[in-house]
Amino acid sequence: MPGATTSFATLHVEHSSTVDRAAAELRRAIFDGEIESGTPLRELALAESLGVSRPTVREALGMLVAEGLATRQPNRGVNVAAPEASSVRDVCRARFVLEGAGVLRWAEADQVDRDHVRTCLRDYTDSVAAGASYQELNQRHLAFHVSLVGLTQSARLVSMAELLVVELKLALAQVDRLRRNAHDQADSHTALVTLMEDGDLEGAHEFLREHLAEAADAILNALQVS
Amino acid sequence: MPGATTSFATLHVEHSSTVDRAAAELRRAIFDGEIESGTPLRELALAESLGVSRPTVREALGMLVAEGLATRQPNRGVNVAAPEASSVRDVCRARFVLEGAGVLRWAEADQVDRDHVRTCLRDYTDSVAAGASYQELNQRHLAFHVSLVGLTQSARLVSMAELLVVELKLALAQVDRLRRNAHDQADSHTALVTLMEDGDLEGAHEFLREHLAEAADAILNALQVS
DNA sequence: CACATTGTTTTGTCAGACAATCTGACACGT
DNA sequence: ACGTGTCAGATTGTCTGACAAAACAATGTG
Repeated sequence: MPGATTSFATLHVEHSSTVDRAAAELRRAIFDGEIESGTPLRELALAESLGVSRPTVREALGMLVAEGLATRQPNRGVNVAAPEASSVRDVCRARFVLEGAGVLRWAEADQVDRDHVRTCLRDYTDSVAAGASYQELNQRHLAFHVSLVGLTQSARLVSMAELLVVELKLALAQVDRLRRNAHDQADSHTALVTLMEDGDLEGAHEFLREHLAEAADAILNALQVS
Repeated sequence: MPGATTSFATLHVEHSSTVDRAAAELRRAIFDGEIESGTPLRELALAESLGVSRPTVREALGMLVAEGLATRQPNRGVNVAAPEASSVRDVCRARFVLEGAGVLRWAEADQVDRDHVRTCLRDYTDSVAAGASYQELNQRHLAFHVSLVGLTQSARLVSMAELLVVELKLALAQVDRLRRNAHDQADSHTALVTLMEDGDLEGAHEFLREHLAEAADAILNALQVS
């Protein structure tokens, strides 16, 4: 019922606490490469830099650790997580399970979720065509992959996929030379969706397996070089 | 090289901080039903009861929220999470994806992981036969399901499965009348492993789907009654 | 009865302090 | 030379106390 004064479901303000903003600032600095992986995050130093108190920094660091962006060693402090080869492989294996489950459920999925996949693909290819920034390309690229998980219609699987993607973004922040692969991947993604649209879900599933394996290898190679 | 003085890889002491102990105590109280779901967890009251300071309680509450055992509303505090019908269904859908992926990979899985599944099954059936306590049965039952995810050889998928299981334990803590189903489920689990041992992975996969659907329905019915 | 105002409770954040622990360097005894 | 004990410095873990901001309950006023 448009025009009714009762439903403002689309409106909401960000209830940003100081902790949230501090955590967001740290995330940004990490993804933008301002902080190298492995550097220690001292509470006192961060409190001074961010202009907040130490407990606030502490809580923000706890959030980063929970997200896997940093690691905490008891009594030794928090360091920016260093992407290892084993964890990259593990993330890609996990992604294949989650995204693969979505691909296989394409037919039974909700119309809204299928449309979301198409929208994400279009956003991504548009960004590629427009020659968008490195960050925006990564953002859209990974958003597409998460939208595949949305086909399972399980909110928890989607949030798990987002956690995995955060870890990947950390690894990608180290190897921005991967940007050149962006266009190839756009074609690859389009092919994946085409397979699903044609009803060849098994084929799409296998295609996804190879796509993720290639992505993992590309990241690993780039990591080794650096 | 046994006897060598260089490798003590198997040894390590628990590094328990006050926050961890406080969080563990809260978890125990929730799972034991000492705190009903929905009750508010006031920081000051908990600090007095636990004999620790408010920041410590605050951090412990943050951990519970991150695990999904409690929910935080900004400026309104933390409440013990209330299991809803939709989240139970969502958890079971997600579990099917994770555990199903493990089942389908039975053949390619590591020998160690397959043995772990067998061990967990035996532990569970033994506990059932011994008429163990309600808590222990739940523990072993869910440990078996997590061991299925271990077949994927992805540490991240396993920790995700453990997160899901925590949520289920919360729901089960509300409906201990489900205990009567324990024995049926022991048979059912044995049948599942037998299917996998015989190489009928597709059959095991389908069997798991029905098993999880039944479990979800059982929990939902019990929740509705209470 | 609708509405604005006030008071109370609880959280969010801060400041300062102390104990426990890790790190690294140095002296000591064998 | 090797291992061990000890110490200072740095950093985290935890506590105490306090205040501002927000939400809730109750009150007063038209």
